Amino acid sequence: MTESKQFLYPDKWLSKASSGDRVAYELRMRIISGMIESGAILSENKLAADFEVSRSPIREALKILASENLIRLERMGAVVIGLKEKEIEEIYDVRLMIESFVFERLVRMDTGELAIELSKILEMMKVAIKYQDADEFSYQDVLFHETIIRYVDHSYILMIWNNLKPVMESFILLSMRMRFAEKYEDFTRIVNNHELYIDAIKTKDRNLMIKSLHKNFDDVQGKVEDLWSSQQMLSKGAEQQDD
Amino acid sequence: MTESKQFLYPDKWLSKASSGDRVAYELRMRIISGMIESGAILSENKLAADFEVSRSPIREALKILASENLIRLERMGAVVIGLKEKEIEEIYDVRLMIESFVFERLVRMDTGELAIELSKILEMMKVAIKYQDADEFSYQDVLFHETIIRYVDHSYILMIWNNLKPVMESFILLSMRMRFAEKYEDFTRIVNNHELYIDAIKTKDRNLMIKSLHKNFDDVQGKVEDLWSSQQMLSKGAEQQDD
DNA sequence: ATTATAATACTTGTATACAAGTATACTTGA
DNA sequence: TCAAGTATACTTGTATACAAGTATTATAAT
Repeated sequence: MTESKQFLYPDKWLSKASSGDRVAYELRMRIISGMIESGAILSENKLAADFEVSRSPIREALKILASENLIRLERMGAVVIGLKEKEIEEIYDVRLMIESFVFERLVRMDTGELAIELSKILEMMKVAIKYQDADEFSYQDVLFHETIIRYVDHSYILMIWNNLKPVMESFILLSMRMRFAEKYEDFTRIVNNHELYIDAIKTKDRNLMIKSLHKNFDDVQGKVEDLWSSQQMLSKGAEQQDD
Repeated sequence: MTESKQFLYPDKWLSKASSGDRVAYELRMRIISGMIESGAILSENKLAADFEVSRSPIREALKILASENLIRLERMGAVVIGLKEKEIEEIYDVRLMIESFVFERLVRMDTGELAIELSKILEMMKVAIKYQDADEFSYQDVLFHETIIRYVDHSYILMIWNNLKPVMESFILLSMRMRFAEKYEDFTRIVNNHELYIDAIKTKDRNLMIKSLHKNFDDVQGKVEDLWSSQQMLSKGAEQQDD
């Protein structure tokens, strides 16, 4: 309990973030990791005391999390919804939906520059694997998909992505940290899959893209299980197991 | 100029809205209508003075509008993006995308109750037409599509809808007001099209649904033109035309 | 013991105050 | 007339204060 003030979200990613954003990032991680269990009720005043800030940034953070479907703002207190299996499947539904949409645009564009950019990011990912830097790997993984989405220059698709991204990012972060510790061999598969994606974009092969997306999704099934064990680790640490 | 304090958004829809929400609704209408031109810079202090509230609800409103892509929060001031042709097409891309997704779910569900509910809403729309109530018609029109989306119970699809809805609603409101005044005959076509949509859901006919969606989109092309004339009416009222 | 009423301790939403930083405008120097 | 530096008036982000409303708890009466 002496270490309970540690933050789950990487400090260095918050260099120029406002106090409200920091709280949102950290709360998001705690909710998705299961450290704050779904059903819990968050009070603005208590959070303000915990994070040692005023209610203004807390309110800001809660509004953000509500728009991401992680909490529900009610008359009295914010109810934690959290990420259960259903929600994770739904997020991947949406990812599949928007990335398919994006691909349809890509096949009508010159994707040369994009392929180069993606190759660069993939190299970064490989380096992150080599040095077992889970956070950096996650960052590049998210960036990979964001780069594809940004390339088609569609402000409302980007809007959806912006809403989804923080949850995705937190989820991937937690999942990757777990896998670096326990399932190191997974990463060759992930890299291969991203290479497949780049090939699909280069050759504008719709079927290959779909295949790659589905592989990515299958990969996620694993992520989900990892996250559950992560959640159990975090929340059941000091509890009884005999219910 | 004596009437400049009039609000564009229907009062009665704001019965239990907070001050911040009211400002967001009203600002949204002013931006979409073109009353506030794109490129304009909004200052929190000025807005607070204009709306006669403090900065707290203004900040809240600006955050909402930024998440809807109507403004861009920058270092100094919020820059109005607005709805130009590109944005409207993009919104309809997304609508097409999510309604297609929803339909794929619907074909695997019992849609009996939904069809009844939609028929009810359609009757309401007819009454609204009969009494030339543009606002009520718009409300039911938006409700029609929201009802379909809610029926599949997908929280992240609903999240996208929730982000899109206010902009859609404002856009439809403005467009319908214009058309009630000038293109009354349009409404039989709109009603027919919604009947087509209900049929598609009843018979689970994918092609019919697509057809109806596209008709709806064609309808919107008209709406766009209407909106432009509306914007010109509002913004060029006291200006010179010779630039 | 149970119900009704009253007091208290919460809750949210809004207003206001203040600090730190940035652009604008003005003054001063050449 | 133009450049450089300073002063002023803005900006945002955060803290704090306050009002109105709601749940909870305690007290009192039957």
